[in-house]
Amino acid sequence: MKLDFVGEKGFALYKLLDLGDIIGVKGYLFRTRTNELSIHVEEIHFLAKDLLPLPEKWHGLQDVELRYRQRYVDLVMNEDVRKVFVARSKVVSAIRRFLDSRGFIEVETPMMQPLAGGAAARPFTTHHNTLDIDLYLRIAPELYLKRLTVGGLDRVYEINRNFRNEGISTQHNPEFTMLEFYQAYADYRVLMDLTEELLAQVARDVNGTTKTTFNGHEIDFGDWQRLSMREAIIKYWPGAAGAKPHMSDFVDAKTVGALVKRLHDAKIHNMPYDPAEPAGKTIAAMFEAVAEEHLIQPTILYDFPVAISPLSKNKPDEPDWVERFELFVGGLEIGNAFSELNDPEEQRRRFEQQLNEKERGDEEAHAMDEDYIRALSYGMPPAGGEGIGIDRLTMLLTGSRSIRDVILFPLLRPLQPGEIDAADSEEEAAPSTPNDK
RNA sequence: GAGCGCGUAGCUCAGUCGGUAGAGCAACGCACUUUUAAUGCGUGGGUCGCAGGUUCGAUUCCUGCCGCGCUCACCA
Repeated sequence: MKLDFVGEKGFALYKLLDLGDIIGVKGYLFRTRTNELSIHVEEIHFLAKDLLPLPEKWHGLQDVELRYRQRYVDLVMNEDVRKVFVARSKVVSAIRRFLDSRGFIEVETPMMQPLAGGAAARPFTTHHNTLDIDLYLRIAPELYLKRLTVGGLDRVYEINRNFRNEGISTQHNPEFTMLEFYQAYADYRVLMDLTEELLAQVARDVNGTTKTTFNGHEIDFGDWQRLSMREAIIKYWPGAAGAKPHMSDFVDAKTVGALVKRLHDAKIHNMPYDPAEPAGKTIAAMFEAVAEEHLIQPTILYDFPVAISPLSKNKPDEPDWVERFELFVGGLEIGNAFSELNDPEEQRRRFEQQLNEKERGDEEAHAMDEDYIRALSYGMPPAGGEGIGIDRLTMLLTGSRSIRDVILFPLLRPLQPGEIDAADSEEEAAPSTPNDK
């Protein structure tokens, strides 16, 4: 920047610039004595003014609340944050590339649904005025995507938002992004192989390697273990609770109850237990209490109890169990898949069981969906379906410990805008009602 | 929803065993025409999250509230 080249006016402008202003320059590139790439400016144009002071350059913006509330400032100041969101974009494009190359087509199904189905979660409710009906923001696209396989769209996927009216944590945001895909004439074994390939490829596309570091652990998306839920309970059974269970301990409520008693007696896990609930529910809770935290390296956890899987196909040789698996990486649950139940009669019985659970007080039990049963009655091909949480996958691939670090605008409680201003003006405008309620 | 922690200048942070606050950077002004976070000199900037209580006096102690974080609960 030299007076001789930009003229009086340009130099005067230059002197008025502040940190954060946006300018355009014309000139040529050169290297300074210290070999720093620079621009020899011959013309300078003023493009935009930064009126609010930016945080200091050296420390950047570190206040987490401000980083989430004013993400634009976070992005300006912190290059690492920009890299995370670039990586997130690569995650999504890599998934699309992978699925597109295998003949899947991307579709869009309703976000507002008259019944919130396809998962077990409390929905958000909204209202359409003209039709005068309540609608739910979807908790999953599942039942609509499977209707498409009835219609002959054999390989479909959707990457979009789900909404669940539940708690917020480092692993939960009320709106989050899910990949769901369905492949006709495949079962959960096929999906296990496909999943391993998909996630290894995504990791390579994003980071150039299948390895990533998360929460102090090196994780290799190219190296998976497969464990059944019962095997996992056995493998991680705590020594304080006595000898490891056998497969025969999982057959009915009586033997499962005995296992729970051993855990409770050992006082090392406070797992919830309701003797009236189906044994399958208890077994799933036992898995969570005993084994889930140990699943750091990529794990396919397969074969789930039918009691917690209303949409999955039974195992042919074990009717109380279904062909279903979940993905655990870094201690996070990042995916859920199963051979889809395509028998309308069995599906009706499953919904009826869910209604019983609802009667027992389970708010998240699945609702009866008559149109879905009708769709199955037209013949749904056997299919495998899977959902993968994009936010959590991105957390793993970017080493982000909080889901808020991979969502551009995570949900925070809004500040009352102008709270102070309003208080001031109220005092001036209406000072006479101190005890008014 | 529960427990714990945090909230001081635009940012990053000190500090006050209770006597209304400081630094660095940023901003502004002047000088310098150059450095790769940080040139020099000077100046301005804070109802110490909000509201009560105790006290002669509260940013500091106590209570409540608000916001955020962590853990737990909840979360197929």
